[in-house]
Amino acid sequence: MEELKKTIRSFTDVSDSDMEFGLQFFKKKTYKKGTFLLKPDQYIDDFYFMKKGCVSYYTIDAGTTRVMEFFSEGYFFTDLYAYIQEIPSESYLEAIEDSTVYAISKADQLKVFDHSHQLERFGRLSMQRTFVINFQRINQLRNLSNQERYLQLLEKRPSLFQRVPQYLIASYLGLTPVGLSKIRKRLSEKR
Amino acid sequence: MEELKKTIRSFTDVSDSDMEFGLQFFKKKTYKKGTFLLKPDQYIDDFYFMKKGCVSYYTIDAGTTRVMEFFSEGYFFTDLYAYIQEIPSESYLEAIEDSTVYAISKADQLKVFDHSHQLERFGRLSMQRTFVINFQRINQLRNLSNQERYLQLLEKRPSLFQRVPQYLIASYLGLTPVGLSKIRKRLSEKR
DNA sequence: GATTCTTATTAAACTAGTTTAATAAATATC
DNA sequence: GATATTTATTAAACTAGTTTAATAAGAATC
Repeated sequence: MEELKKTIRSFTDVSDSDMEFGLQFFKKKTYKKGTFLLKPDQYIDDFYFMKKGCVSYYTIDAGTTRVMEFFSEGYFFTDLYAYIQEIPSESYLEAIEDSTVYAISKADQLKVFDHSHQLERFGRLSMQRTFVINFQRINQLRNLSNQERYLQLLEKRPSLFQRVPQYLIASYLGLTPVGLSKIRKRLSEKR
Repeated sequence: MEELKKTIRSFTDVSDSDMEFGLQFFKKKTYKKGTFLLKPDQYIDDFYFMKKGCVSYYTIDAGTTRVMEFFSEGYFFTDLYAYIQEIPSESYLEAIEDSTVYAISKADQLKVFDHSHQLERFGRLSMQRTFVINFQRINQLRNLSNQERYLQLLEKRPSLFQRVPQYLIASYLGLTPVGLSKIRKRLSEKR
């Protein structure tokens, strides 16, 4: 659990005893490619840390798959929207590669936050981090063209293009596969 | 400061003594219509609660105004992106009506969170609330047409349309004034 | 190695926006 | 109350995407 410990401490100082107290509640889980951590109408009780692999977070909306995020190594993740509000999920969390995660239940997480002010602060700061990422996402959606967002993804997460089929990347970018193909053609003709 | 107290307690229990400790740091400030709480390149040190009025949160990008949010009564707000990261702002916070806010400095807020675990929890939970709102925003941007987002705004915040000129609402929706006008025409012809 | 299945590209017709410019309507100012 | 200014609408030409359908390319299976 060294990666997990290190990632927590990248947010804020946590004493060894508080860290030990917190980590005891995380359970290692593995998912084969194509299996689901979560499906629509289920309640989500776990908060995850991705050790190895990749999970696609998506909805199916009138037959259309809409990928919201790909969670790969080092990501904290869950269906945060359903998790926070304690409502049934509308989404899928599907392992699109064989994946190993550490999971902590909501009740255990609350125990940890009650027990440790430092870890509650970690919770607040990791929410802040999520805020920053979502804020950038909103600005990209509002201010950039699809082509610009494609190029930015290519730059920021190049490994995704090795790991994930193009039609899922198109969905993540809010495009049809045809639309993404056109953009790629346009770009290849330019140079 | 009754509204502020009530709004904090809508998130989590806070004892009277912690609440009193926290509230002492909030200062009442007033801004005339057309004045600025923040301009680009400034650092933002305050976290605000809107008591009365309306503030527009926007950037100007190559001459184009892009409204990100309108903060009206009952909102907690700041340029959260710059505030969290302690980087110079790229945005304006402009009073588009005469406005009264309560402000707490970042140093004072940290004092409050250090002093009170309950108020730190309020901090975490209000970040969570912000997450939920931003998540919905992202999904609206990804999954709804401009027309649908216009109709949704009309339904959720009808008073904005009385208070704010249409070209700013167009900007908030990510449209040109011409585009919004077309949508309105299309809708009025339908019925 | 041929066949099947999945994924990616291309073409054609269409759509909801854009820009620019002109005009109309509403608001503020003298 | 006339004039100037700001805000909203309309028109025309354009653009970046959509959908549907056909085809091509790549990967998996027998």
